[in-house]
Amino acid sequence: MTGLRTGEVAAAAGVNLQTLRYYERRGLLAEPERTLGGHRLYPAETVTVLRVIKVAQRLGFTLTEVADLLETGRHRPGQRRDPGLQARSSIKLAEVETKIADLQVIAATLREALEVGCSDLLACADSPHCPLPFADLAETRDSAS
Amino acid sequence: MTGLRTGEVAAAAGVNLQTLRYYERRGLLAEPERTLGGHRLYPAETVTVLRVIKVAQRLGFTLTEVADLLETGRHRPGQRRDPGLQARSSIKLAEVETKIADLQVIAATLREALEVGCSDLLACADSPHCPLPFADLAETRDSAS
DNA sequence: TTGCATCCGGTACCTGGGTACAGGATTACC
DNA sequence: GGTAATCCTGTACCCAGGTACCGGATGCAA
Repeated sequence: MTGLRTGEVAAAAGVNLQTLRYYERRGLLAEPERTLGGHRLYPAETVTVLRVIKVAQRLGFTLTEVADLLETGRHRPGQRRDPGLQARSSIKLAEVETKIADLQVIAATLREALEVGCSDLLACADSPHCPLPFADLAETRDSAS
Repeated sequence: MTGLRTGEVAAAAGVNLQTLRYYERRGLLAEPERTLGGHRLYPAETVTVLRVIKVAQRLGFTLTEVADLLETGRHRPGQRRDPGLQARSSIKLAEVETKIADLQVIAATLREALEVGCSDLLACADSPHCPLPFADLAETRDSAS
């Protein structure tokens, strides 16, 4: 009556129930009340919180960042403009844009390799016609996740 | 004399030497000859192979896929057109393109959130002005790595 | 009150791509 | 032939984001 059980929350949010406990450990979900016997009883908002987490993940935030964001939101509720979410979002946006640019280079390279008809990596490595950037390896920033 | 030592290969390819052994375990590098004492002696091409691996990784192939690709190349050397690399490359290209599209949606969403000035995830979840796609969660394909 | 569904905590395992460390053995150079 | 540098194997650990399994305890309904 006083709340939702783990299974209900998990089903409502489309999440495994182990994940609930995992998020609790990670500090993304507050520790809920318990029945006398120790079973968790979640308030209905928990489902919303889970949705929020999933959205934030889709936007590229890690769970640690999401935990931070939620924590900040909880401590300074709303009005005083807190640069937390905005600042992090614009950093995230820059990261995403970088990743897009990297992937576009990769896509272009793959397209070229297909056009030229590369069919053997090792053979290509010795061929001057091969578009694969074997030379560019001296300095590789990591990318292309 | 008859080959390169692990340290030399690692340095030449810009790779940790544990990585060489790791790649050997994963089947990306053939087992090299050994000295009488058991030290590995690599042929010079190994450095090329390592470069190839790194390029392929940059293009989005997993190590398992790279191992496959190298294996295929070794077994059917060149001329008979083997669809292996081409087929996999076009699959990869499609994947990369999907990922770019996803990231573009994400970037657009972040931009919108910044414009509107979302500053609190939990508050936004209840606001109708919020551009964050809390509703779209029923069916989320995984994406956004 | 019995029986089954659900939940509990703890721990181990998974994927992917490595890296680190321990304790010996070997090589290279002088 | 001594000594330092390198190399050997095996094992454990790292990151993130979970998932799976276990044995035991609770919750709820008939």
